[in-house]
Amino acid sequence: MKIPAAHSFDCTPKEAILLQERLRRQVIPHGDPGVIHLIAGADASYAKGEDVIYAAVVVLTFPELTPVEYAWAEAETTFPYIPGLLTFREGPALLEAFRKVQSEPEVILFDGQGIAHPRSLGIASHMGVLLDRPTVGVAKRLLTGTVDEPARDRGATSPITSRDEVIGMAVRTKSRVKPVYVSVGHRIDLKPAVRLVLAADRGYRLPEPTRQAHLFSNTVRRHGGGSVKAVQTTLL
DNA sequence: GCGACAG
DNA sequence: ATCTTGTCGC
Repeated sequence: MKIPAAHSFDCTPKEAILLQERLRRQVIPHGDPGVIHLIAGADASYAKGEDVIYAAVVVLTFPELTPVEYAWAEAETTFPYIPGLLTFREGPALLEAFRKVQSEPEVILFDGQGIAHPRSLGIASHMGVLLDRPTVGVAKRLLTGTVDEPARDRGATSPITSRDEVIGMAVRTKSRVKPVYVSVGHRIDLKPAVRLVLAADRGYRLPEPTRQAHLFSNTVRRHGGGSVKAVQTTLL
């Protein structure tokens, strides 16, 4: 993937918030990716006390959801985890991983919020603007907004609202299991975003793209990059 | 001032 | 997010 040059992430929390309020204007919360052939999932992991972030991107065919590419990168960070500023901790590593992706996925799913964020710039939206591609946020917990419990069956949804506006959708990807919180990242409408998350799910709570990215980032972190070739051979 | 608070 | 074994429930 050809990644446009990004702004600096070397800043203080206060500066980060100012940057978010400036970048939020570049988010395009509408669109439809059209026919999708490749879909990607991105996630990051790290060891408890350390400041090394392991980012992973897994590209899978759609709608088969067969993994066809694994990319990863590790990057040092000094930015702490602060609710609302997640991108400043995981973003740099994720961008490095994306630069290594050879294929061209038409849409990317992130582990976290899109516009369902205090400043409408969750990690999916922020990365979407920097990558200039359609993105969707799939979070396991709510950061902001209110929502009612969706019905218990798979496919049930319930709108996430904030300030009397719908900012996302709670989606039950698996019957009787906690829902995931979907919100628009960039260049996509909520409707197709929700449709995509359900179509990319294979019986687990998390859709395959982010689920695979999560598993892969942990594999790289624990077994090291030296064993990745063997891992990829096994997975592919 | 108090509580909430993605990963 | 991560630290960790077994264990209760569908």
